[in-house]
Amino acid sequence: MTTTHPPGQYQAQHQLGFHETGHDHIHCLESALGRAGELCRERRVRLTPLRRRVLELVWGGHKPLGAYDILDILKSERRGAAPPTVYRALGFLLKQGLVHRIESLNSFVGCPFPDQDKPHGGQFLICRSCGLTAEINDHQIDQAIKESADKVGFAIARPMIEIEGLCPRCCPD
Amino acid sequence: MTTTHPPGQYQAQHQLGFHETGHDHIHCLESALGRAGELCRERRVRLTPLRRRVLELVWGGHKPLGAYDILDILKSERRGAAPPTVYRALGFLLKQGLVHRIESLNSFVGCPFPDQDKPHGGQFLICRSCGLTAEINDHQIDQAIKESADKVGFAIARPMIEIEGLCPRCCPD
DNA sequence: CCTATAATGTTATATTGTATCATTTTTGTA
DNA sequence: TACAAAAATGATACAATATAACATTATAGG
Repeated sequence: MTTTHPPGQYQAQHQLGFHETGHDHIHCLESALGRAGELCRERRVRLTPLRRRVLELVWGGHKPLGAYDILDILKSERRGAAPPTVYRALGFLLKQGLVHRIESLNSFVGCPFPDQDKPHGGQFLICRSCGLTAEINDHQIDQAIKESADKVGFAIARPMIEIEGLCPRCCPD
Repeated sequence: MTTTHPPGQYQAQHQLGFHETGHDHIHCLESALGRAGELCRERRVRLTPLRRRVLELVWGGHKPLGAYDILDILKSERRGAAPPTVYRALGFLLKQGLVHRIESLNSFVGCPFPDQDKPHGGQFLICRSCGLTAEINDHQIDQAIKESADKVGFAIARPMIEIEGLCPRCCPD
């Protein structure tokens, strides 16, 4: 399915901010899966069918999904799916930077920027009404955090920013 | 114990950044408890012995403490302490802004700035080596986040910043 | 083909957090 | 003081999230 795509074609297809109501999610999803395949091939790691399926489920929408939500779906597809099935796949995907964990929700969401290998926990805008989540990657925020950390002699390893609020669709005007 | 203190004397005794090895923690703790008492009196809410004790435990150090760690201590002090005992006390303290929840650690830490009623999840520098945690309150960071959110039409309700890294004592030079 | 390694299956259990209802304590008021 | 309403706590059960440990299967490389 993805074997005929030339490498690189999946890059830079993300968009910043929130996705619009009618955005082409099928393309969005295939693009993410395709890029994930490329990256794993480059890195000589194995995006197995199970891992790929979990990634696909996480990318089912732009809303964080709980491990047990994923498990419920897997259980209906393969016999013997259990918590470790999901957590191991998620562990792999997290390590490869293909998904992020939203700490404040105990949930997981696909990463639209899997290429950069910066050790960041990510910057997320999370709608408390509809759950829609946007990953931003704001250098100004990074910079402000860096300066603040420097002031007290703190060495940043993993900045994690999760902003709860209302997305444009849920917050009229 | 705190009844003879004139109001206001507990204000502005926090320090920014990380506490030094030999900082006067007894004073630090008493100051926090005293200010908590004042605030609760002003707000006409009840800092009961149980709640006060939980606050004291959370303030036992500048490291986030898990609910079940608190519970273990309570169980050795009062008969019949159970999870709800701790979670209800923590719920009260969180609501009053006297403690914060560190989402990435499922743990709780005392808030050094309980006066400001901004709806913020807090900005934390968390040492991955020793666990020491500093709450910062950087306006530059707030500002950068605000600007970034505005760009995509997102209305911030509760910004949450948890930066994992190494504190000055664990990160030589 | 064979072996070492990686991935997955399977079962059990640990950790974190809530729901629910009974009881006690406190507050406001007559 | 006495009493009713509200708040707080006690007590039991359970839900939700995550990991440990060991067996089995699949894959890569020689």
